[in-house]
Amino acid sequence: MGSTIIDVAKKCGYSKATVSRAYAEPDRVSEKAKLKIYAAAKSLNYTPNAIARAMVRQQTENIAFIIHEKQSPAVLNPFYSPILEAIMRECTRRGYSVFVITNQDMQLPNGDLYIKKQMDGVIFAGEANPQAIKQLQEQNIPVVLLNNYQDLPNLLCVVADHYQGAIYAVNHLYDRGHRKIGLLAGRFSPQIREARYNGYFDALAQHGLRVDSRWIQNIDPSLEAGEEAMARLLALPERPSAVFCTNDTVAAGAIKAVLRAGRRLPEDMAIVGYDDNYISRIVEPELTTIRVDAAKMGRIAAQKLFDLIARKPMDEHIIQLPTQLVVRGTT
Amino acid sequence: MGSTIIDVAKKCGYSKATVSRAYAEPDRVSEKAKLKIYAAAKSLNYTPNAIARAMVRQQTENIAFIIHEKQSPAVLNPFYSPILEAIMRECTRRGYSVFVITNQDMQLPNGDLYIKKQMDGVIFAGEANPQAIKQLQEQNIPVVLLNNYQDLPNLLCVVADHYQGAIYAVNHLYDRGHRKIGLLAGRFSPQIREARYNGYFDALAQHGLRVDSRWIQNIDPSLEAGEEAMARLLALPERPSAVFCTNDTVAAGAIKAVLRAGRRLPEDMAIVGYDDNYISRIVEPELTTIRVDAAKMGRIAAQKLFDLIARKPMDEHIIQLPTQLVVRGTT
DNA sequence: CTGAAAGCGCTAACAT
DNA sequence: ATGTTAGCGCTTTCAG
Repeated sequence: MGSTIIDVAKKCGYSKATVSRAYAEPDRVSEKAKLKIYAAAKSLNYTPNAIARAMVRQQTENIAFIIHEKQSPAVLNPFYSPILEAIMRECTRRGYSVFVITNQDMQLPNGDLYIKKQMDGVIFAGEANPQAIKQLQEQNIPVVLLNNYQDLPNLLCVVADHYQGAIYAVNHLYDRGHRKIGLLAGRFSPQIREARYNGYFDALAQHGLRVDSRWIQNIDPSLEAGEEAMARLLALPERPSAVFCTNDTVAAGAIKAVLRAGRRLPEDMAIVGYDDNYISRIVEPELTTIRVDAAKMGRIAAQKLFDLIARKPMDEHIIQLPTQLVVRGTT
Repeated sequence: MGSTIIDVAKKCGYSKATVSRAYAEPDRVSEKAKLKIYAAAKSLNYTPNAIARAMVRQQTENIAFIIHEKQSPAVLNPFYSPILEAIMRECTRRGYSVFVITNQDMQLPNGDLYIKKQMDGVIFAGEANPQAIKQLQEQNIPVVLLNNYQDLPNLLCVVADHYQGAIYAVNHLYDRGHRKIGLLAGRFSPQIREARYNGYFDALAQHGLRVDSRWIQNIDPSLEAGEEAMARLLALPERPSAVFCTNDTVAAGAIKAVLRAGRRLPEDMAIVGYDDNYISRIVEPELTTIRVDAAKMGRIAAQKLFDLIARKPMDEHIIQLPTQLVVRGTT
């Protein structure tokens, strides 16, 4: 197959060690040697073998981005795309590569979890099996949990302030004069759902608004579910004048239902989404939504993971990013 | 750090070899031995080291999905998401994992391309540097090109019939009575752009329709560019009654422009998109578009790559998938 | 069914 | 600046 470091060494007259250094620590090798080595390598079509290197260095320069199956069918949905992108950028900068894995891609015939590939660190996106986290950590593989929180020792969580985000949403609707505010709540992980729920309830309470359970729908966080749910709301004898959707996809579905019912946005129905991913710009009118700085979440998760990989002490267990109201056309 | 196969062997009284077999070829080990081995492994928190395994087997069980930078900012844009997903599914099934890499993540200090990580095969998505392909192939690493075509020896390309797709689009518009048909052409790779261009021109010619260069806009394949281009078209003294957009994102932008101009879809302006990714369902009215079976493209690319990895002979150099018209609300 | 031993290709002391 | 050497953890003949 490919040639090895020995072939190159023979060809150029230097030793294995020097050839190795020419790639790993170019500064420690004379210009003359490097020239000869690179030339020999080129003629032999040699390329350092990352596996062998990882073997001896006990370090792969790979990390894994593990995303939960439930996010399917869009493994990389609009929310996680920019996150992955930011993570990849951080990794590339450090010479790392990233595995994208589905949480179930880690099984062993005997039923155990299997850390199938060797990686220096792991980022779990959204849902994460505590078992898996524990196993990883027992192997001394640092773990960062992104957009989710679990109170586990040695686990760093990077989240957004979804409670506050929900409050912003409701407050904004209130400021616009709405007093009947519904909720289209996607079935996310408990923490996220709860935070947004609580924000919604607390904000209503704060304004002395009543909670009408018929205006609250727990649905799949999908376009179709959002559309159906809004259709149901529209059919109610007494319907809300505004709805807070717990993600942009659901909001897009809701918009469709409103438009299809021949009603106007925001006059007949105001809508606030959540995430501010690119769906919010696709819809017309554009979506008022709560921005979560996904790129920043990804970047921080990656940076913190690298700190952990470098065995820096963990100074905090949870990093919470602020959210922000973005007003556009649906309110 | 983690314990090794030797630790397990010592603990359970069997040899390294048997422990190894208990994981790699369970059938060749007695039940009794397996029980003891797994128990010992569990107590020692042992997990096979994939790197060491890859080293001796000369096989990593990894493939790389390489996507061109230009696709940024959305590394995983709506078109490639389902493709990656399908690829991951095929890989998981075979115990493979996938690296997601950006085409520039493969450099060496000396400027050469560097096959940074060891992988058994590579799928290039969209644009691909022929240099890189050649280097990979010289290392005996099979390559599949997805959604692009290059006439290189030993290169398998999986593409969709974009020429025909463009023809479907124009024909459909013609059937709907349109005689003034514009084109919003995204700047994709030459092959793809050309195919869709040619389809558009040939279809027009076939119907004896005239080509008005002012109705043809070459733009970035982005939402904003689509919107601006449509706005320009709308401002023309003599404007087209329908427009073919070479992807759904551009079409979504075009829709926004039409709606914002207070015009109706499809009465005042008909629009056909391209790809049929999930954007086409988000917009309202939903987008008439040309479906490319992205999941199938991904699946086939992966399957063929595995054939190549298994050193099966390559029976064809190009696999072309059909496209299909999907009629929805914008025409 | 199990064991002994020889590497896979590279890096990292330790020398020179 | 360069060379020597001892493994990294595992699989795989080859024996038994």
